[in-house]
Amino acid sequence: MENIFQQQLADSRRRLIVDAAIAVIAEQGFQRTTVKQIAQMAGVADGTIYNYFKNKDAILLAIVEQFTEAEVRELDFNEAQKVPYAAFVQMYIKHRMDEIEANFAALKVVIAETIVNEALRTEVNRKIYTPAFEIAERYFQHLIAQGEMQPGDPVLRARLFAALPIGICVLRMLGDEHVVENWERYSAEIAALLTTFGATDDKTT
Amino acid sequence: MENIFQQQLADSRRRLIVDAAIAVIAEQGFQRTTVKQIAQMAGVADGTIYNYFKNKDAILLAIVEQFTEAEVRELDFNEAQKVPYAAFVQMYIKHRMDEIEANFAALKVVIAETIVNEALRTEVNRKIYTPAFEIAERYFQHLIAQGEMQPGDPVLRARLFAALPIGICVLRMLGDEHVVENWERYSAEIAALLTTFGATDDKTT
Amino acid sequence: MENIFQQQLADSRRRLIVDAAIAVIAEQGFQRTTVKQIAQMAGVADGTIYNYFKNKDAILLAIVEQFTEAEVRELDFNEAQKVPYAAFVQMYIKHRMDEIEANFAALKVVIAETIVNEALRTEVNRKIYTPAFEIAERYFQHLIAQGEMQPGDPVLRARLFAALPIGICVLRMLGDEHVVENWERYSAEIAALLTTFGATDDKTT
Amino acid sequence: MENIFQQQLADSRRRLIVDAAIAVIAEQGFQRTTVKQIAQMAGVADGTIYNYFKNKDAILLAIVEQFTEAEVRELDFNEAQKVPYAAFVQMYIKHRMDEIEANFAALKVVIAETIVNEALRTEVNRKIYTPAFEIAERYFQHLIAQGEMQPGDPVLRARLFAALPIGICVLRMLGDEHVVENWERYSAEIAALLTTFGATDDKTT
DNA sequence: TATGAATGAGAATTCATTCAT
DNA sequence: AATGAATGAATTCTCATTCAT
Repeated sequence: MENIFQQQLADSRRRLIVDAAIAVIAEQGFQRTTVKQIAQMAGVADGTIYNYFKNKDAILLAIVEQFTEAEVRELDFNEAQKVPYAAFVQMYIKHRMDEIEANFAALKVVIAETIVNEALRTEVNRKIYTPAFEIAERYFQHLIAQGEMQPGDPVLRARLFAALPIGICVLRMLGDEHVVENWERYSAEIAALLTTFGATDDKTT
Repeated sequence: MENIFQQQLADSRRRLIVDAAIAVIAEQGFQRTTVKQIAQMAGVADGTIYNYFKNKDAILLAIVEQFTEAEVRELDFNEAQKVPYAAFVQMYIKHRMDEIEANFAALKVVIAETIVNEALRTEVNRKIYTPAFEIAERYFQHLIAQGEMQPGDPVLRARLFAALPIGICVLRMLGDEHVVENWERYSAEIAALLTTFGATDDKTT
Repeated sequence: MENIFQQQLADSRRRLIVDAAIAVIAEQGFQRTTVKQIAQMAGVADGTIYNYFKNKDAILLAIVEQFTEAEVRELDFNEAQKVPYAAFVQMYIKHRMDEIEANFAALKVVIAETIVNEALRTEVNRKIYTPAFEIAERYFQHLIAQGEMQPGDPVLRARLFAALPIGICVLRMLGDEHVVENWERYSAEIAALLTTFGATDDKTT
Repeated sequence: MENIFQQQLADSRRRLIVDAAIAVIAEQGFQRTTVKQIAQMAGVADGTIYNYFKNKDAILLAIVEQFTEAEVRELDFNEAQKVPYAAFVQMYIKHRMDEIEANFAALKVVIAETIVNEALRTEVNRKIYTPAFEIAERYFQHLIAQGEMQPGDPVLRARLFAALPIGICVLRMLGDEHVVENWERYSAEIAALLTTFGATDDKTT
């Protein structure tokens, strides 16, 4: 009984530290952030961090982990196959852009670090990147087979599809004020563009 | 006479260090890279670095500076106004994607650091980002006025236009092998997509 | 309760480091002394120094600070006004010379550095030098008004008064063995000289 | 013939560097002063310094050397024995205070460094300090023998005699504005005080 | 478990000195 | 002889990690 309670307490404490870490690291990057800063933001002592994480790198991995869970929860292209392409894209993009906004700090941390951290890149590729694209590729293959999408390389198309929201995301990370202030509009425009993207022009008929 | 020679020597040495820095930093990020590593890669002593740069941060600024020059050289939308939209986009994207590939390491450094370095972000925004988008916005405005592009917000459209190549770039930075291995195809696909992007359907008529 | 204990521990540790610093710096000067040397003398690790002082300069300031406290404790010319001039000078000089001997290393550090360190000079002037002389000037003024001292500029006289013990001090700092070995005698001689210094010759009456 | 000319050129260059060094070092101390700063002040290249001095320490020694020459030139107590004590002291102190003012920067350098530099202290003691005091002691002994000075330890008396001008000097080095601005008055007061100092009261007779 | 002082390895930077020109 | 770029040893300072309380 007490074990469970203790476990929950520990989990919430761990979560507290990870969230604090995301907040600080998003501002200044992982390397520039000290364990002391994370501890202060989390309201615990420096040493306490090490009761929950083996070392500083483990915090970064935990951020990715936490991010991955949220990410994976979203990846339900199976559901997609029951809905028409256009409708699904609309819904999906809206959903993802909302998610991105909600977890923007974490995404910032993950992207910035993944670019320059070989070990993390491997990890992220294995856990998020590759599986996500595999699902997308299969979905596009399905669409092409169904004649809902023009013939073409689904691998390449999945990347081009992802590139647009990712690009806008990065512009936001780079500090583009127009993107920050008009996130909803960008979300809608991206959805619109990706709806027509590769779609067969059955609509005109 | 000798002064000029000396100046050239110093310039080339400086360039040597910056290029060495780009190579190392692209691999592991700015903070993780030590001045010693840069010096070794450049084949000079640690102290020599400080004959050319005030401190480590100044090396990062020099990388941005060098990158900016290449960048700005490319931004000639004035030329563009003499050519039809489709042709210009084809040509321009091809050119830019080639440039990106050629300076990929530098771009990696600049993007990764800009995301997490407030000071650098301000610098990059002032020197590259804002001017580049202003030119693009004016060009799109011109296109819309000419009826070559569908009416719409040129500010937003410029960002969406840029997002696609940036997104592909970032996918490459994240280690996507398909993007790495098929850069040419992506370049072509992006050009094709952006050609239709926002274009008025005069062609059908 | 524990806080107080911790505070005392921290204070004594800080004091330990300052005393170690005085010992080493008095031997070789501030600039020539490395933080590593101070740490070794204090029996702590290099990094520990920085838990108590922001940087190396802060150690120097702390030395001055500690010295100032001792200094200021001594400056009680108010007491003086109740005692005849001769008696007070005798007592005061004796006292000061003892103090100087006890804190000779610290005095050495403060004087040597103050001469060549503009920032420290300002600090020392503000905290020790000016207030000390103001008190002395007022005391001399009082003596002159009382007819216990010959008329004259109290500002100038205060400096001449101070110059003698300071001069002997400096001779000792310069390594004069006779001064080192006969400190007590010098103390007595100075007291004798300063007793007659400026005194009205009421004694002959 | 040419050798002599070259020698003179070299000497004047050397002198130039020493004077430049005095100027910079007096401001910030020996350790804080870089060879580059001295070179700049002297208007020569860094490397040139090493054509005239073995290393940085040699510059300090040269400063002391140059100072010693001036010092020794002044020390002619032999002359003194022909003049009455009072007249000699008047003249001598006036002369020395003028000299001190003229070479104040050099004196500052020598004193500040001698306090904290063991090696230099030995050197200065051997070359300036000890010989100077020996002469003074002998002179005082002579005065006592002649009945011009009260009986007493000439060694101790020589130090007390020197302490007053040295003390005022140090006050000036510590930044005392009153001493700086009233140097002449201090010079006169010191002369007056030292005239009576230890003098036998034959005058009253 | 939580704490935070202590640690010391490692990083940035300085600068006396050398040496090719 | 003069120059000043190159060097790398030495120094200051930071910070991840440990551990006694």
